[in-house]
Amino acid sequence: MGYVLMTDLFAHLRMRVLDALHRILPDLPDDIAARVEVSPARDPAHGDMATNAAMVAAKAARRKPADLAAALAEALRDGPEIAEAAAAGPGFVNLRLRAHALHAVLPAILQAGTAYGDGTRGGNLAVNVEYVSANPTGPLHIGHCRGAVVGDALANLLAKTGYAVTKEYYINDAGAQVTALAWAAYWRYLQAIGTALSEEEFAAEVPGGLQYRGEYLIPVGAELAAAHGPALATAGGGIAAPERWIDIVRDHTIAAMMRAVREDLAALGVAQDVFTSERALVETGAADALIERLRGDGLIYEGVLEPPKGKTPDDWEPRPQTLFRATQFGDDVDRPLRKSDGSNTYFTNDIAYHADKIDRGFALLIDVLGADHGGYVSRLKAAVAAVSHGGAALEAVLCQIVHVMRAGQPVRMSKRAGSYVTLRDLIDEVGRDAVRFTMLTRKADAQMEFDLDAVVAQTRDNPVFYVQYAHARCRSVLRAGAEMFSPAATADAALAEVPLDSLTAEPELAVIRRLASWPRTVEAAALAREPHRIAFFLYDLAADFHMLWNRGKDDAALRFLQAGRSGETLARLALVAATAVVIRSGLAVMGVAPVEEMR
RNA sequence: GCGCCCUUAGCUCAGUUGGAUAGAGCAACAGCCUUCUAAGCUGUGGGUCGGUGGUUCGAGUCCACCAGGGCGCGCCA
Repeated sequence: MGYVLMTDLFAHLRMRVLDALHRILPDLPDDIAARVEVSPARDPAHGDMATNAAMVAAKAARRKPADLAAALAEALRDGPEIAEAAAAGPGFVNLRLRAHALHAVLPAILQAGTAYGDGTRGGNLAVNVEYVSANPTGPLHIGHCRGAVVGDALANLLAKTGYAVTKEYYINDAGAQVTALAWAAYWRYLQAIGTALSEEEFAAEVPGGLQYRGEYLIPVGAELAAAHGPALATAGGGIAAPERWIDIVRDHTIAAMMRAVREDLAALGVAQDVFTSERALVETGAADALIERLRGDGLIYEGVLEPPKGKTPDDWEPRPQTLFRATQFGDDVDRPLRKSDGSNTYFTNDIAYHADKIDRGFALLIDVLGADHGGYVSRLKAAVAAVSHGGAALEAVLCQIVHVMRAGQPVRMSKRAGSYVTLRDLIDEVGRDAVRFTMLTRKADAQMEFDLDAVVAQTRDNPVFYVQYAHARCRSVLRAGAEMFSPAATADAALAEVPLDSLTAEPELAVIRRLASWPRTVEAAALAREPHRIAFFLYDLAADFHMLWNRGKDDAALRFLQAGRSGETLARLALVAATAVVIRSGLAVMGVAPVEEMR
């Protein structure tokens, strides 16, 4: 067929605009040209697209925006894709495209499949996206869920934009918390072998108290009992001699918790490529080596910090500490690297971890964190700058808290009360796809209400349903089309070859324009690190499609399938098939499975 | 006290990185099923974009200050 396929219609027209602009202004500086955009027309009455080129170039050209716009419109008129170009408003040039240029979007989509929208903007840059990274001290809960979904979708999005992405999980398996976990597991072990102690009697013996009382450790205790019998409680062991059993119990428990974490993540459809252990960084000496490396660079000193102004902790006392010169890299204060017992702070090991990522060749590190870690970001950026000598960048994506609601009432999330919403509970209740989609219906740094009733509602105000319904309708039409013709004649590859001249109705063109803007949406979302934009795009596309569908309710001649008019029908099927492809493509970024039919 | 994030229609939220008359859904009202799925669609009303200044051709978007909300602030992770 005679369609010139292009992977991004907007990028293509931007080239046309720049060509025309350079003919008018041969000396246009590159930095001005870089600001030229071709974007969808806000109002269809303006045409298909608009460019700001005249306005951004006006100053450098010493010409009035409106005059330059008129000249640019003249230069663009009657181009191969452009039917009409007109100056408008303060200096926009509105473009109306020839029908074949818009139509060409469909075969491009049908040939590329879900690769349509893939970009090269990332330039194959090695990016590490770290997310979830929960302590292995219990099952994942809903607080981890948002980070898991946002991180996973962001990684998919960056990969689609041409970055070489590694998905990573940092296991916080060092420090006091996993020791407390080991004590808690030891209690379950004592129960499994039949202890005479009560829980409170045991808790009184635990340094720092018995912290993790959830039932999820009961199986771990049973496993330890099966593997070791009473040996961990006798033979010189027991509560008074934790050094005899603590390593065994801790290792076993962490392994069990991480197994559970991976299962929970798998249930959510998340599977990181790399899991890095904090303990391993400590035990292999990587963390100590890192400190020496920074000391060699003169970035570590022994000093005393000022107490925070206005809010001095009760137990504050000046104390010499091992400090990292974070202030040299833009942080507010230098940061301690050693606790008073001589062990590393969390930050120290985290520097070593980020140094490890840099050493593995990543130029861009993205950490998806809870918003309560917001105050931690500046020191981490300082550390990355110091360790990489400015060669690597760290970005943080902060996820705000999720309030779980049921029937308009908040669901409490307290570990102690036992009404703790685990990730698994959430998935079991509303389904993995609804969880993932819904988590992406808000900007990550905005608080979100997750209404358990709303996300399973089958109405327009539930985007999960609304988008899935649009896809199901596409598939329904295509199944009916395959009956009318044949599966081969209605396959995407065959539909990519059909003439499309009959697609002239405004609602049809609206869908095509939306499909044409998919690549730029992907790129913009990736550059902004905002995967939620994909969800909003799909919602808009679904709305365009439902509108088109309903036209057939008013006028039977406007339905997709027209007996006896195979040319028109095939053209419409191409539009439907392309819509389905882009919905699938967007859902794939979000990690959501498309449905073939609604039940 | 300091730092970061947030404030857009009655409610929940978008706003294409500074573009034209600020948009959706819900709620309210009025319409559309002999049908490729009405689980949908169409229309109407609803706004000093928290406030005040500033930057420029142009500000919801950038800057300064103020008000309100959230998070954080040495040896937790």
